[in-house]
Amino acid sequence: MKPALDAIFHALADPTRRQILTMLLEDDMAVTDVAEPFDMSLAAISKHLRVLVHAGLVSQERRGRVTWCHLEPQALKDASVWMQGFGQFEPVDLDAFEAFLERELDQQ
Amino acid sequence: MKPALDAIFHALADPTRRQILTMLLEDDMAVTDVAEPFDMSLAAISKHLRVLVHAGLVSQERRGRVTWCHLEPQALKDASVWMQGFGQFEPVDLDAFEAFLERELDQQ
DNA sequence: GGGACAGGTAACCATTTGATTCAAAATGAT
DNA sequence: ATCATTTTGAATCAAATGGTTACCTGTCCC
Repeated sequence: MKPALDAIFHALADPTRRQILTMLLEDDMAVTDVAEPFDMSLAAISKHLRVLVHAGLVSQERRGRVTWCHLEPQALKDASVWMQGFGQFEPVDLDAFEAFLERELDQQ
Repeated sequence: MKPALDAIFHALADPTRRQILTMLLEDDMAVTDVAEPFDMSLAAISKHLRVLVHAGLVSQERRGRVTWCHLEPQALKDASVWMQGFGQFEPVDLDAFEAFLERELDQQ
């Protein structure tokens, strides 16, 4: 079943979860590696990941002991379409996006 | 101060608040009129509006007894930029947006 | 088999959310 | 001046969030 906008926006409303998504933008990661940069227990990160999986933003695949986390950007499309209906924004401003990521990471 | 992504996404994570935004897309509205279609107390809607104002998505202007609510779509831009960085989605798909609004309104 | 590593689950706690009802404040109308 | 309208605020309550620690289950390696 397709995740609802509720779940997607709720998942995005937390800075820890947004940072996880940003990290997964580069490459797939094991849960332990996702948790490493955070000053937070592994169990807490595991819960955050469950929220992201529930929203369809991340998929997980277990290989051996390791659970690999994979970004699913397609889940953002519904939300993106919904938001863009409210304004005529420029398509994709990559410079602005990079500036955002830097600002977000600086806040850590 | 510019509202944070936290506040914006949190505001969008509730179907009542999203419906309010959709209503304001057509025209400015008084608080009482915003509350009318909902099976919920006026005080509850007032709180939802406060969340939207806090996120910068809605502005309010008091004229006489009536507080008018006005959509501020520009506040979605930051969030939109953030999201679009995760995928190369088509710029603005108005057909998809209308289909969304209909689906959302059908759920009421 | 025994031990280390990866990850999830359970129980718990503090805080926040989302709703309620009732009272209060400000404005407009008569 | 009184009374109705519009909106917010306060007190209250149940449920959800976000974190913790402790335990449990697999899996890999020796």
